[in-house]
Amino acid sequence: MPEGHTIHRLARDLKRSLGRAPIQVSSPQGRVRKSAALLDGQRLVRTEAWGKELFVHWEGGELLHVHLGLIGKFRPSPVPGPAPRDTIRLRLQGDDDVWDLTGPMRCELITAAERRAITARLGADPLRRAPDVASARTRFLATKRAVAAVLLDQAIIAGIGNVYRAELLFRAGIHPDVPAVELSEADFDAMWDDTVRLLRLGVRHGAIITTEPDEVGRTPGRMRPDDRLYVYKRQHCRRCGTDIAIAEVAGRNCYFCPSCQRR
DNA sequence: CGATTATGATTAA
DNA sequence: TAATCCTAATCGC
Repeated sequence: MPEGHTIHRLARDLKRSLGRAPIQVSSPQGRVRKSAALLDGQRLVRTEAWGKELFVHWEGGELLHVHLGLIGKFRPSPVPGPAPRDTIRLRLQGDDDVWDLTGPMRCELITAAERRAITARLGADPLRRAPDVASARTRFLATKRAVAAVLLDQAIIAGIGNVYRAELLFRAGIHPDVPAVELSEADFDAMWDDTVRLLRLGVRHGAIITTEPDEVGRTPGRMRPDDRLYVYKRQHCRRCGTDIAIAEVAGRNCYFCPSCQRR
């Protein structure tokens, strides 16, 4: 599930669910036992998402960094939650809800300096308050790398993943292999605006939805999964029916419509 | 029931 | 580029 929208939604939901009551923190798996013990009984002060990075601030000043990676999940359930399994790296238990973290790429306590180092490496986050769009635009348009590779570069735009990249390129009518340098500023600005819109929609629905309601004839919440995307992992283009093609860009499959997205 | 795959990213070669 | 990390659903035999 984890592209930028997932992490921003998670930050919001964790704060809302765990509030300001003392939290029971444990590591059923044992791998972060020490960190868990340090946080156990503390209140959660603030949660923050930056691209695909999640930061949880605790009242004692501790800072928890979580990156879900490809397979990580942070699942809520009502207290007392499921029986602890040894795949649960971290468990946060509040008054009402239990949140179980499994399979994260990172789960660690970090210092303020380490947090700064992480965020300093990230580009503009379309879901944050004041992203530096001008800087992202300049860097995006300066490289000869394929546009599909640049979209995944978290140092330029932070939060886009493999699904949004394919869908954004489709909506822009741009072939994945086009060098970013060949795009215009207007091309970039249109794609940026679209990214902001789609990621916000993703946060709202807790799912990636890139098709237009008028094109699908249903409200997003009632959409069948098959109606939510144009090209990603589809057999046929949702708009024109052409067989979907795959370009491997930046080591990952980029689905596209060879008819709607010409070179 | 083992193999494959996945909305990610770093490190080594 | 390839290998690596981590989990769980799905697929093929």
